[in-house]
Amino acid sequence: MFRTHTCGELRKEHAGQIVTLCGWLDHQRDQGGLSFIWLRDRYGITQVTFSPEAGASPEEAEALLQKVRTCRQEFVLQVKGEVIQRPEGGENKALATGEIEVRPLELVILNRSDVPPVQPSIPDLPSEDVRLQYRYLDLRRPDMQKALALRHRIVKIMRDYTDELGFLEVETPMLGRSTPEGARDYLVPSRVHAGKFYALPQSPQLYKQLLMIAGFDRYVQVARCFRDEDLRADRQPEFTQIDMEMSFVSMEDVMGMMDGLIARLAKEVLGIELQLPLPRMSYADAMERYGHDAPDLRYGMELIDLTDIAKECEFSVFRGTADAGNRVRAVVAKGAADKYSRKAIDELTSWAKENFGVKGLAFFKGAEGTLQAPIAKFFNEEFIARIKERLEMTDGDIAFIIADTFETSCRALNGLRRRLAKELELYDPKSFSFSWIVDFPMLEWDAEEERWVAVHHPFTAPLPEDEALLDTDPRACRAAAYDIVINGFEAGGGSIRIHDNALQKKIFSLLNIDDETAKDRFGFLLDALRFGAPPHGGIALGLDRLAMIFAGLDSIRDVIAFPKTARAADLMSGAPGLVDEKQMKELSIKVEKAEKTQN
RNA sequence: GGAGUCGUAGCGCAAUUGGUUAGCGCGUCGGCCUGUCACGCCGAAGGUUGCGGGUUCAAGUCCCGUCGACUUCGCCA
Repeated sequence: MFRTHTCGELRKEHAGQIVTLCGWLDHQRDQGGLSFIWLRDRYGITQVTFSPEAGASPEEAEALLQKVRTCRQEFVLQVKGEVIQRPEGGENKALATGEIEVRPLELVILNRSDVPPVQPSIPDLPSEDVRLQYRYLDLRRPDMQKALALRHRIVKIMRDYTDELGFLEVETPMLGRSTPEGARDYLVPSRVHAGKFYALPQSPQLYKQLLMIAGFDRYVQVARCFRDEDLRADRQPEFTQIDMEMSFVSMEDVMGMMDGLIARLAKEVLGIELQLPLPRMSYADAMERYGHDAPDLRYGMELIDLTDIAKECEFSVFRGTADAGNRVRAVVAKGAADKYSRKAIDELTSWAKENFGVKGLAFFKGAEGTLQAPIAKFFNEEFIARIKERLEMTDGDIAFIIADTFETSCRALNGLRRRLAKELELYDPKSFSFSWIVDFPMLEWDAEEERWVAVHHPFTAPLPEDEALLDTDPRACRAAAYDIVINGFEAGGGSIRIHDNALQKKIFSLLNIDDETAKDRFGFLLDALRFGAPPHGGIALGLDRLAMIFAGLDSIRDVIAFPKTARAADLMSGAPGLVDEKQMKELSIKVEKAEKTQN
């Protein structure tokens, strides 16, 4: 037997027992006549004390001491010894096992280690690329072990919950067919079919609908998904969704099921009791009040519309914007006027210009009972008073105003709102806010391609009461779709699907996907819809994002064991890599131009 | 595709406006230490400042290119 206990479980009740522990040497504190080591595994740390009392005799004690002195950081050790209570005053409260230590009888060096490039025993974080290059060492850090354990718990709770509700876990293929709607696909060349490609799934969307048609009624999968788009702190090229689909359900049923899961996760992982049902907000409201379809509701600072006032005022920038049918809106930071010097505002302005493409950033500071700003001279007293009242400003407040198209002002004000809230610490970073966003538009006009595109995906059903609008005013038609938003992140989303063949064809035609293309790409779905498709709908939760948010981390990489860089590379394995000429030949593939690489 | 920040010893960082031999902490190696808690003390080794070019009497520092990491806009049905 390699071990009797883990390095995290011994307490003073174990005193007197002979135990065997295995783990990594975290670090050693050599005192000369005695030496302490910390033995670490994923359960914790236990101190082993090499003193003249160790072993069965003074000679053995000396031999053990000499041996442990040859050990270095990250050696893999096996220690057999007696659990003893630490001497009075020698406890370490920071350690769960801090009341005891182990007096060794035997020490086995199970394996040696080179000097590690990063030290798991040091809390200072190595740089991102070093962490990724030596990921197995980075993963030894307790923080990473905690994060992956938390991720496991989320999945476990989800599996228990869905199992209780009668869901079946079904696996769907990784090798599928490319469906160019949406994100770019990762492609896999076929050897047997020269010149043809599989695509890795962006989501199991079509398969789960087919499972409903097949009668499986309630499906769940921990599904790996792939999207070949540029990455962010909360986006990886491969990521995991908790993917679900249900038959004979309305929106309410799906959202209610998910409410229950979220509540259980919040309770068991975060220790938070949630009020159900979770609050809901319409997409239109979210855009109007927060400028974003996944607003962070941990703080207020809602957007305030000034367009009607702008229309009447003499300031040409505001007035011109309003007259052109665009919007003048503001965010107000209460009591923050003195935190934004002229220089800070200039910096904020160029940041907004660079990031969101706004032409400018206007501001007012509340002072001496009025509003002060370089642009104040363009407004008479009456307008200043009206603006001040609308913005509910008092002395010491500062308002930032964006005059632009609705879309641009949404982007910029959302960005501004998030940045200000963070800078001004308007919320507790350990707090959580959960909400649903509903009533999404079904379609949006893609000006570049001059066609309608699905906001969600082309299999999303319209709200029943809006279906007629597809013929008269497609823009106004709302979808039976819903997103779950946590702390300003879209943590998941879903919809009721179209189960009627004729309606599905109609949507394809609205999306300017002709019969032939539809048949070629989605023919199997259209076929299946002719054979008794039940009403159905579902949802997918982004597991990585959920774990990141619950763990209070800023990057999705910190909850993924082996993540990729922003350029979708694996610094540890070197993926993606070149392949043999022979492999390429078998696949009938020729490369025109390969990327130059440093190594 | 665009923008920004960064790249200095194994790791984390410093180096004034361009100016002597590029420093500090951790780690490593050697020595000392019987109750440490990321122990402490003494000593030593360790650098082509990511790579290439340019400006200059002089470049870690300025300029151009390039590679890489991060953040972000576009993109992500």
